[in-house]
Amino acid sequence: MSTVPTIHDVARAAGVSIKTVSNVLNDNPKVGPDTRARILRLIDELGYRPNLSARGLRSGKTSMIALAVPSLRENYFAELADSVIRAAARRGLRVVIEQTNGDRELEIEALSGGQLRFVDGLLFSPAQLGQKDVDLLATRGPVVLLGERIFGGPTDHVTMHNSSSSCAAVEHLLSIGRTRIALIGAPVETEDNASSASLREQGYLRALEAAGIASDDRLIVREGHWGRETGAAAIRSLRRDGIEFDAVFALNDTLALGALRALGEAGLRIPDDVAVIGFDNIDEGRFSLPSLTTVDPGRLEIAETAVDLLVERIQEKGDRMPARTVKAGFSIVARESTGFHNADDSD
Amino acid sequence: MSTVPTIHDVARAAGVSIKTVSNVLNDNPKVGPDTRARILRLIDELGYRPNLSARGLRSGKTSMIALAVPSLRENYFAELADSVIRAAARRGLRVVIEQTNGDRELEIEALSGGQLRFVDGLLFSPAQLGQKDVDLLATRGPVVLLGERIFGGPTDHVTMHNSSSSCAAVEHLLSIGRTRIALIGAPVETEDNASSASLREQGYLRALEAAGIASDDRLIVREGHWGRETGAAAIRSLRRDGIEFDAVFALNDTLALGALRALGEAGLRIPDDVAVIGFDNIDEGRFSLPSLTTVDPGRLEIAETAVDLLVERIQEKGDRMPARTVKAGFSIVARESTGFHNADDSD
DNA sequence: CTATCTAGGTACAACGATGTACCACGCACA
DNA sequence: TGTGCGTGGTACATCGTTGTACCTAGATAG
Repeated sequence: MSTVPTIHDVARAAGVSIKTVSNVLNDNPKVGPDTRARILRLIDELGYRPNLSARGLRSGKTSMIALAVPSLRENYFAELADSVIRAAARRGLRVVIEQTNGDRELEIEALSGGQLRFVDGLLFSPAQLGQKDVDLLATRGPVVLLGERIFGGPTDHVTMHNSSSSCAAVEHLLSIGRTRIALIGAPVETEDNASSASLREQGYLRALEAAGIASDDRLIVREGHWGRETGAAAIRSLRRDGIEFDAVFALNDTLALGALRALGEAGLRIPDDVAVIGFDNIDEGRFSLPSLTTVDPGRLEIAETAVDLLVERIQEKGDRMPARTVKAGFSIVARESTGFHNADDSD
Repeated sequence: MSTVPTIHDVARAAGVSIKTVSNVLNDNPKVGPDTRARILRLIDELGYRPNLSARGLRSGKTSMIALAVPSLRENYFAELADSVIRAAARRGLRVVIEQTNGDRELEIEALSGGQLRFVDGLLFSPAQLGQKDVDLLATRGPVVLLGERIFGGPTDHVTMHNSSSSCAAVEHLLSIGRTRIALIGAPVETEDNASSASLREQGYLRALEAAGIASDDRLIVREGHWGRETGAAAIRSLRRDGIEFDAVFALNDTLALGALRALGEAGLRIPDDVAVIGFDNIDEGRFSLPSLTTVDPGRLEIAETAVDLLVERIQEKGDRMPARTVKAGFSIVARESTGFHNADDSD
């Protein structure tokens, strides 16, 4: 349990100044090859590692970024966090996770609070803040916004093709002959019309219209929380009301999995009686019974892009380039819940 | 985008020395009430926040801990991370997540590498390191070990009642009249006999023995990876070999969910034909079809305890107390897969 | 009236790294 | 032989805090 070696210890051992050691650490060319080799060897022998607090203090950079998401218990966010951590690790960054728990105050705190004081940047995925809170994004540090709740803000923004991928999802159902397509998880009246829910609903309506099918409000179940319970409840409510349907488009996979459960309980066969498609492509859908057809919104690409944009902002000198918006590519992953089997499902 | 205020700015505005401001920040009593109030007001007005790098450099503490787990894509670890982040937040700590991806080198790196240089402590849940790597735990910084792969190490250790809770799981199956109980996810021959898998198998065997039922090796499926695929494959293999069974004890929930899927595919009714119990109590099991009976190993308690122990170690002065081991309490959560309904399932 | 104490401060060093400025040396060249 | 320049370094200030030591004015005690 001896004391931790500092750059001074290395310098003393090597008989050079601390600055020379620092130059070695930072690949500064002003060091002769033999001096460099000797110092590297000593660093290794002594087990020296630079103190990141000191480095952070001096350089103003901590090599850490924060990721603020509602909760890791939501699979989508756990998987997003996984992707972000990997993407960050490849760039030498570590990730602090901040859970906002769907709490507006915590989201505001994540933006304005301590976080940005000790990380180099923030990836922020709001669940409560909406379009009218756009000004809160004008923070002191670099922020990249994720998701669909706020558009046109002052920060870079990585989002997905909510509307067109939803349209494609519905087209997928139409292509297998379904016409009475229930929509579950649709936005409630009060919601922003640029929310994920609204955009996805617009895609749904567009696909129906393009196919010449009149939309039926009774098929649209509007509910707030995108959880499994909601998905199950939506199916039960449709059946209780005697609404006929031969397919379900759930606005996320968790809803879809809840729907699968309720459909199964009701003795309906999937996809024979009801086909189901979800949205997000979470791992769980690969192994549900039946496996879940879904929209892959490009989570990997979202994570990579978001970290890239953030890194650019962190490195940015004086002249700020304008805010950018990137939409990840999407695809439909066809599985059993719409009658497909053994889709090649490598990640 | 003006420059970030420092303690000097606050001091200047208040007409006091920086130390006085520092004293206010640290609740040092040597400040008069009116001076304190004035400084607090100015801190608020200027939007001053202490620079954590500087504080970390000076105090040697960063108020951050690391959590090293295999992957957030495994639900158990995502939920554990959620609990740890909450527990840490309550104690004013932030959590950096390190994914080791089941990679031995990354696990070693997490222990010996940079992490412990810039966090105050590490919660470490190994998936590759085993009993013979116990010496690697003797790191420079505070570490709390999670899980069952290593015992008797130099660090505090939070674990679960693997063996007795498994025994209870099997007793649960026995209590509903099952006697041909398949065990899936059992350890392979080469494994440590203190791994989770081995301990849980021991519980299984003990319960059978206590009930006077001879164990049958053919009912024990030994497989390495605890994934859904493995669970499904185990069921298929049992059926292919014509082994009769009326219950399944899966050594984790993910295996159990895979098993549910394969049982469903095979047209077997759950729990009528086969009852299933898992282990971990992940969220997903509440909403599977049927919902999954499982062992709750006390994840919340594990997270709270682990953070508590770590905090104690971080605060510890010279005299180190000996390593402690804490086992969390467990319970059986009975759900549909063993014939129970609507268990009270609040978290 | 002087000595002592306490509350409420102040000044300065230190934490461990990096940036700036500068220096010594050897070599090439006019 | 003096000048210029590149190479490989050094010394010192600095980042924003907190700890240590010290100071001062007023109250209190003798």
